[in-house]
Amino acid sequence: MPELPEVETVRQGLRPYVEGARIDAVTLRRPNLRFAFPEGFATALTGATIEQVDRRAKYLLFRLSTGAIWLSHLGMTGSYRFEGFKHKEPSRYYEPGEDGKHDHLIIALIHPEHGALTLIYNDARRFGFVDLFADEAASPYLQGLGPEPLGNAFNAATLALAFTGKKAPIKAALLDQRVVAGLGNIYVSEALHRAHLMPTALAGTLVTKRGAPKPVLEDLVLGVRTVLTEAIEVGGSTLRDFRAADGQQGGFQHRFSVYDREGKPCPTPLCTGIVERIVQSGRSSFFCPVCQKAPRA
DNA sequence: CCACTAACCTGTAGGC
DNA sequence: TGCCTACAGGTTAGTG
Repeated sequence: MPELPEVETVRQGLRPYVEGARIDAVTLRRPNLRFAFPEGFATALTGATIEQVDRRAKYLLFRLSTGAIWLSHLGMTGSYRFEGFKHKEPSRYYEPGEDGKHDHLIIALIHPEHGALTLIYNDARRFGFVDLFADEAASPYLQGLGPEPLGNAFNAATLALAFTGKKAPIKAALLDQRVVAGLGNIYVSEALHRAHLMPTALAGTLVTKRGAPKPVLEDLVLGVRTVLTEAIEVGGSTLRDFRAADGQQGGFQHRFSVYDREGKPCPTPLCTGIVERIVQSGRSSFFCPVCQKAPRA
């Protein structure tokens, strides 16, 4: 489900209720998500106060008063929600019923202003996972990640460096979290459309023989930044089940130019193209064959 | 090191 | 209605 804009939307929804809250109890309702819960995970969280919720790429980072960092990745279908706002007594925290079979992690919180409430992690496919670290440098998941696409380190020069000599299609290169961290299948298709670049163009063809960025790389950087920024502004994209922690659906799905729009007209002004769908490395790519081009090598 | 595929797991949409 | 297939927002392990 979640690419960078969705994870950022989740973070913003969590912050008011989670930051400053003390973790009163933790229940793991199964031994694993994608991976086993780390040894002592529940014990380490219990009693700690969540001081801050940050995001790096598609990871949520809960900074605890103990100094430890609780890391959470939502996979394809992971989501957080709150229950039990009305309950004052910790003993009356939410317990999943029949329809809560994918509620895997239950976290009872006491917030100084909001009182007792329950944070629930739900994940039907269980591609998500959590981990616990002493500090960011100690997390293998955060090693080797490329720059944040909305940060200064993501620019035509750093992209050129990553693309030089690369034979992979630009679609695959942008999905590679070592190149840029946070893009997924939706926003790569959308950014390439904005930059008028074919997803099949080879990454190496966007760089000159001398290793300098071709002008189209500037368009690509701008396309990535603007599509992510606009998506965050409207709360991400809700395809089937994505919700922010407060239950709100995203709105960016109404603004897709090409993603999931096979057979529909290209929205580029004056363009007469019809959106096509192809499969690259096992995943759908959507593009306009008229206004998106592949540069010559 | 690079590039590609299969695998992980469940739910849903569409065709018949 | 039911059955079957294809596909879904991500990452990792394995192969060549």
